[in-house]
Amino acid sequence: MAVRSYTRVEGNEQIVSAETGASPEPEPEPEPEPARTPRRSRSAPTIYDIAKAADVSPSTVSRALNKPGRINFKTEQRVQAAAKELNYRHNPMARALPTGRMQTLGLLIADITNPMFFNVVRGAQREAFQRGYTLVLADSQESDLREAEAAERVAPFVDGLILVTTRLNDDQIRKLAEWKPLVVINRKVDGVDGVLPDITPGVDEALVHLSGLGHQSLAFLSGPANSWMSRARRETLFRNAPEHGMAIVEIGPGVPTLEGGREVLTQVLASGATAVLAYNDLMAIGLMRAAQQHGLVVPDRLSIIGFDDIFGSDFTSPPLSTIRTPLDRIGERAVWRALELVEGREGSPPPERHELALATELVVRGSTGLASRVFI
Amino acid sequence: MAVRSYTRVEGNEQIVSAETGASPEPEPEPEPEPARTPRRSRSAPTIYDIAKAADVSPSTVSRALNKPGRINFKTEQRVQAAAKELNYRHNPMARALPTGRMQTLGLLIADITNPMFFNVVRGAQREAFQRGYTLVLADSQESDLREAEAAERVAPFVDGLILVTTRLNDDQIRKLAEWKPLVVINRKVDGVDGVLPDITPGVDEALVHLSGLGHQSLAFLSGPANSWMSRARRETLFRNAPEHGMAIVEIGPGVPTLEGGREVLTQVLASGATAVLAYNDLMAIGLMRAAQQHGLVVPDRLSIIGFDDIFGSDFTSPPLSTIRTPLDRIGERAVWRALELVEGREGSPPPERHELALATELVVRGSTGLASRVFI
DNA sequence: GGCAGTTTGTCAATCGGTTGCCAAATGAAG
DNA sequence: CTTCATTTGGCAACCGATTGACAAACTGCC
Repeated sequence: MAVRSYTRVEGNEQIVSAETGASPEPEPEPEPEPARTPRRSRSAPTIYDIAKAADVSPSTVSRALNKPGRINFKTEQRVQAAAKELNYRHNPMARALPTGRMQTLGLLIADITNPMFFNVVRGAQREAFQRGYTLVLADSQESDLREAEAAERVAPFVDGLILVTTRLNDDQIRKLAEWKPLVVINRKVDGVDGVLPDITPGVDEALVHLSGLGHQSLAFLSGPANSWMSRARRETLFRNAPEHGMAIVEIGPGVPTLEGGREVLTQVLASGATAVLAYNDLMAIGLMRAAQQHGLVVPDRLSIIGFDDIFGSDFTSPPLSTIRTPLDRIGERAVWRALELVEGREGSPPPERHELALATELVVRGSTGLASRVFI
Repeated sequence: MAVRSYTRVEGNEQIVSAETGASPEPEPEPEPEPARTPRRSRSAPTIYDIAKAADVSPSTVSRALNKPGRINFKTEQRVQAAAKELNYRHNPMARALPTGRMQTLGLLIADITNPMFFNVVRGAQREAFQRGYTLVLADSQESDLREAEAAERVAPFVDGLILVTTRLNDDQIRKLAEWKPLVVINRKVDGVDGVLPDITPGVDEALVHLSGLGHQSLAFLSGPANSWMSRARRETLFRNAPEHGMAIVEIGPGVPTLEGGREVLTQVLASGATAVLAYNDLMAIGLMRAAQQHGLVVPDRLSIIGFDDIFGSDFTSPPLSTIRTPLDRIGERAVWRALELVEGREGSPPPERHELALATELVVRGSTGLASRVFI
């Protein structure tokens, strides 16, 4: 086999490719190598380095590395050995330029410090990593403006986007979706893929549980007015409560924080309800603590149920009963779907889909008990 | 001004540049534009598109956009107008190829679901975004192997790395550090930049607080044996306890989780200590709950202090007294330092530095009280 | 008006891979 | 020993930006 030598066009050098059948040509063996600084010594090896080492052309290296079977098995082996030898890893930017694919996914979150998101992130991260993708994270600090900016900033880096409990409006979301493959979590937007929990089972279990304890009137603490999830939870509750013989009132909308729960204590008491279902765990905990500060015993005087089963919801005293949302599985499925979209982009567009298979379930702890008859 | 037309080399076309002073050349005005598919219609505009729109060359566009002052003001304006018009945003991959800089920072975390990290991430994210950088997040799920893999995967994407409570050993860390600018959080490694809290103030306040309540013997629940932070906390405590007239014993090493705290209850009781300082809040909470399950009243029988002031540490009953670590400021400073390294890479290497200015403080809540004399 | 000095903007090479197209090499069949 | 089909691997044109070198245009001054 004729020896070819490939050299990067660097300085005065040129790509030299010895004519295969031509006269052997003396080839100035020693090649004085004019004491030029050994550039790229620290820099990562490229396919050109491998090409030189394995005595093939750069394109062959490229194919050996990611088109298994395209080239001769022996050559492939040789190239891969050289790559390993040089400790080669491919340069994502260089690869992304011609292909347009970065092997990354962007995750936009309303508020990193809200524990609701931890498990979503964890699930997403696990699935993404396993599929060879890397997550890029951005939180929008509860602001739609900042979320829009974050989306702008992150989108060019990533092959797809996942919006967790986004503050954007439907139109903004659709606009993003036609730019990049996009999946929304905890929200339903026409024309856009979504992953959301099926809240019915959990809500039904909660209703059964409460009516079994003798409760007949329930208050729902709603979350932010513009929260799709809050509306969904309220509607399911209102639809299903009657068949369990449960009267129900809505209190809110309120801020979905500890403070938001604390604030509505008076209204809850005034409503005469013996049980409360809060939009999320934070509100439930806030309400519970406010009640206790007023000397009311939970659950004797008031039963409280939260939503999500966030970290810390079992730290309280009594520990909080709550409807658990399978957040990590939601994150996982969202990544799954996003990659389906990303990898199927050039083929026929996969149909829009909304996952609803992720059932919620009631976790009974200490904040629910027999309905009090003392009062009203 | 002579009209120039720049066209991407696409299909049969070539870059055409009309000789400025040459004969006007009829220039086939209508340019039939052979019904070719309007390629790159959906694709993002490039500087070539802007160049065409503003009637300049691509390189002029590049300079107009990020070398203010390099070219004529009027031209600069025209180019920027065109860029805005076309809704241009630069392609990070294309830019990264020649410059090697991605405007991203990688954050490696031992466990996303550990609330200790939330605030670090939040602080880091805020600072990075403000400086025009994007965060890439990876968690290593508590495994040094996975962390090494995550580092490998993330490093090519980013300009710098931040390791939060890493599980890697010093040599691995140093190896990473000579590859990319690197900052470690909550650990001191020779030759590598670090950001860590100054634990002395918080520990001293805790000692003052406890001895003020009459405590004379304290137990320290240590964390993982290989945790630098656990050692640091223990040493500070052991060094400073005597001057407050406090006897001190170490219990552990233990797992830094709720379960880890629960497990050592027997040992704590056996030690005869009236107060406990735990490696972190999770252990403190675990211990407190175990104690309560055994019918022991906190703080009457046992005073407990945690470390970090994580989310949820005030949910417990009684709420946990704890030494607060300024986690968000730590994240912020880490990014700050990482960018200092990144942006100063080509200049003189900035000296290694360890930030220690971030003081901890004691947060007194309900889990500490007068020392019990009932026992021992 | 002529000439040196400064602006301004263009050319072309480059970053590190990917891939369509083609030619050489190989193998099989006649 | 041809001839034809099939591998195999190289060439070169991209992807979208950046930047050193340089030429044209413009300035000011005598």
